[in-house]
Amino acid sequence: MINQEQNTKERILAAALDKFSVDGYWAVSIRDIGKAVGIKESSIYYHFKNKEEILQTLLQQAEQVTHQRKHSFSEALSQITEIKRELFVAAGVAYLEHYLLEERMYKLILMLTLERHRNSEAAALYRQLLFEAPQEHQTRVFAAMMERGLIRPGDPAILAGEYQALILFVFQKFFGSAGLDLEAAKGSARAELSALLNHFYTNMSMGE
Amino acid sequence: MINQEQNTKERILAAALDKFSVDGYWAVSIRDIGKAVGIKESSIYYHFKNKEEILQTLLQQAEQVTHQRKHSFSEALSQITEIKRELFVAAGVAYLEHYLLEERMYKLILMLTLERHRNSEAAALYRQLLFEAPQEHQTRVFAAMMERGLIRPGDPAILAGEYQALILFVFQKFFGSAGLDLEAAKGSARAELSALLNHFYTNMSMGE
DNA sequence: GTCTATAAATGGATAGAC
DNA sequence: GTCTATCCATTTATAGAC
Repeated sequence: MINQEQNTKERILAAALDKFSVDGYWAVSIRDIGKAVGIKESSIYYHFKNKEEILQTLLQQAEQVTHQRKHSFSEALSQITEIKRELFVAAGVAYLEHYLLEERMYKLILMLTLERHRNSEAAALYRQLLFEAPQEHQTRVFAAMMERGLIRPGDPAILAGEYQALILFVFQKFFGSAGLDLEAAKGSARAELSALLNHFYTNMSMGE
Repeated sequence: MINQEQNTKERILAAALDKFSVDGYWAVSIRDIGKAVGIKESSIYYHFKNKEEILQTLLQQAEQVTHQRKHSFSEALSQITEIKRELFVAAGVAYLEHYLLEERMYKLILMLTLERHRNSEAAALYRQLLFEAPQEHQTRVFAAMMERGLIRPGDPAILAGEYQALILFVFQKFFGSAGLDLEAAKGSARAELSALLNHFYTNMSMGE
């Protein structure tokens, strides 16, 4: 309870993200956010200049997350010397479950999806997070694998696009619409993504 | 000008779809819609009971569109006797350009994307339109192609998922976020989808 | 830092004239 | 069918007490 006053700001942001990611910015009132936090709406104006500033803060945080993830990515798969079917499939499923479906990232993606047409900053983040950054990263990974003769030669960018397409497909299919039991959806998503990645692996592997 | 009074209702629906698909239901006021149509907001209440009824009508129309497309699909590709790379790629690009990007369908998809978390009817339509119906149709197509020995044997459902994943990927990548020149995006989308479908075709074909 | 009270604007919706 | 006028609820935001 000691620093609960200081992190009220963070609790406001968390509640706002919860609401914005489901209902969208315009459908959420300051009162709604205050109610979720447990304070009156006027108190929110002590922490934020206005409603727009809450959204802007969330977008800035999202941008920081994007940069952080970039670094953790670049190191992970740079020293691949072998590739096994089970590991390849597991890596893709982990990317879905522990990156895209990590609670904060998941809510961010939902919010960006809702705000991208009204807000150019949200649009840029959306593209960066779901398309450009993964494409760049995966292209490098597949290129490295080709150089070392681990997979069939070809255009690594196309392979990267296909890979990202499969993961986003499963993401959107099972988590894009509401009313679903999230844990049950995770099971279905895991099964479907595994099947797709297995097929993908068969096509790209050297055919042992 | 004769029946312009009668189709005011349709003009209201068109304006509402325009607005809802970009800003979302809650961000659009009856006044906004009236302004777009060129009438006062009170006149809208002559045609619709309330704002919610406008959305409901749009959702019902979307449901009808879904059913119509289903029929046009089932006949088209049932009598395949041969499959050529160029035609296969062109068919996928056409699906993107003349179905998903057909003006009304495009706006419907955007609107459903924004409303699916608040509205279970929108959620069901979204799944049906982008995932279930195409999956079912494409599975039948690939199964027929396998039976006739036109492509490699395998699980047609996985192939259908992969196929739909590629098309939705390009759709989302180039048209999911705003601020883009739609015609320029069409060019990029066509190029990227062609490359992806070419690769897909190479993997699935008998390897002549 | 949070509260009450309130101002000012906006939005959904209705009544009734034309 | 569309208009003006209006009502009422909700919302953003501020002022000032505690």
